[in-house]
Amino acid sequence: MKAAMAHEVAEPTATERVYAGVYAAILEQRVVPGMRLREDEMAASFEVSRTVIRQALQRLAQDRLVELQHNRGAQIVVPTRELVAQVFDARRVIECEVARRLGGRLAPAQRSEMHTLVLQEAAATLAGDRPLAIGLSGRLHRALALWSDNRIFVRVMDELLPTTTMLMAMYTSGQRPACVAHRHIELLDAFDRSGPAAAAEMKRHLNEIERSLSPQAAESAKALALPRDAFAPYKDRPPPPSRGKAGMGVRC
Amino acid sequence: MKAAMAHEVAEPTATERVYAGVYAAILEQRVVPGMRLREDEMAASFEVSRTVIRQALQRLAQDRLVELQHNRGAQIVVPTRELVAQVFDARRVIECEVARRLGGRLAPAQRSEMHTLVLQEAAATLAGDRPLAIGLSGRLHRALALWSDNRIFVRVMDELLPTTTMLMAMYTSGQRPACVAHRHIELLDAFDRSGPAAAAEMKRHLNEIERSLSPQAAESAKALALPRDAFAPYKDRPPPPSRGKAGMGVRC
DNA sequence: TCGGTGCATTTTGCATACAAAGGGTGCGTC
DNA sequence: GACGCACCCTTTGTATGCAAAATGCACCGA
Repeated sequence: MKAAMAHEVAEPTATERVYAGVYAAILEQRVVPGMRLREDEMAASFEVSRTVIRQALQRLAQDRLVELQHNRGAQIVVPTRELVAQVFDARRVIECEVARRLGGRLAPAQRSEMHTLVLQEAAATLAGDRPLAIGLSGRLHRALALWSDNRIFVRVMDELLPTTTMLMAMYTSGQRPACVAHRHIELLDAFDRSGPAAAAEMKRHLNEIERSLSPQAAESAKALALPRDAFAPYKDRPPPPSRGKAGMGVRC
Repeated sequence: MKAAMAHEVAEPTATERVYAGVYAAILEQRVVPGMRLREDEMAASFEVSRTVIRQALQRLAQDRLVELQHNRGAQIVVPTRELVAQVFDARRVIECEVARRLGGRLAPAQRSEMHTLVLQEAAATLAGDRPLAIGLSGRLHRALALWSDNRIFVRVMDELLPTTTMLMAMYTSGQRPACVAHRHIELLDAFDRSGPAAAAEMKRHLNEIERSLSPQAAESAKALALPRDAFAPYKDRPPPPSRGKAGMGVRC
């Protein structure tokens, strides 16, 4: 009964720590697309057995953050503009439908939760915490899927959001901040109106995010080796270095 | 270079055999929704280690064919009308969009492959091989997603089809055959016309399948024990008993 | 210099083991 | 007869080991 509300706060399993570590490394650009992830190196870095590494890689591959090539190991997914196009295409199909169903029908509690998330995201953006802002943005879109009363949509979003998050982190390498928070406010407004209005605004919103990504920032190095310190924070440095996480001077 | 075309024909891994074995057991109704799957029992049945069983259960849970409850093991998913509704709702959203994009635009090769699949499915239905017919039907729908040129749609279909397959097997327990093959021919016609026509026909088609499922056949036993011979074919009986697979007198 | 061969590295699949956690059951008590 | 507690069973998370397969590379010969 202690797991009733704890959910995540308890002690994460080693597998989760590795997953989160790699995820964070991607978001914070400590690893590069195409970089190879060797099992024993990671096992050494995280100080766990290869069993754990393999499970984590499996989950990462499931979320399409790394790619598993048979007998050739894992490497960070190298995003293509094609991937961006397809992900956002699919998200438009799903999320516009969700918006159409939800627009003008939000329960007060839902509306206020949406509002809270938008505010938190805006705050995170102002504070310059890009990973947090991106994460909150994802939670908002996921919450909408949840309220659509079709768990399949939630599943699809759960699959698409990690990739989207990765794309946003990779394609806007420090230069362009995540200036989409205030657009979420417009989204909130549209959801107060009607289904079609919400759908239209959702489409515009997704288009905007997509446009903010792809153009430049072509594929990086193809098969880089893993820098010795990519996951080092988990081995020898107690306080992880804030390499590019905060302090990027993000201001919208 | 031998793996170029082999793909699946080689020697399947033990994990795959277990996955396929459970999948087949579900399709052939040798296991009942809600039935518990205990690791060591399965390990004994399949004559593999629990490692393999766990991996297979993981994959089955990923495909939502079994449900993993923490510290309480795995059990066959017990389908609800709610699940049916949500799966087909989502499929309508996705597949109607796919149809809209593809209608009137099929390449000749695609059209002919579609035609072949429809014919094969009809043949399987006439032959009374329900599992095969259901599988071919799934392949058709998957092919359409593939041709939509968005791999995300394929991923979603890959997630939804196992569940759909399970539902079709479970909810039509012997009484009602899969009389939807000829409807696929109508689908083929619609795809020759236009996007909207294909989308409309797809919607009608999915509605038809959905309607053919849910009503009766409520949830079965809640937590049945695993019959000692559920997976026995893989242990002591060389030819698996054709219990309900063929010979159901399926004729449309 | 080019092409082929063989070795070393790495991953993969599988087995086994074991401590910890949690649920379920049965027993004892009231 | 009902309630509560303790024990047992199962699962879970993790580590370790090992053989087989495949890759990639280096070396060698033409």
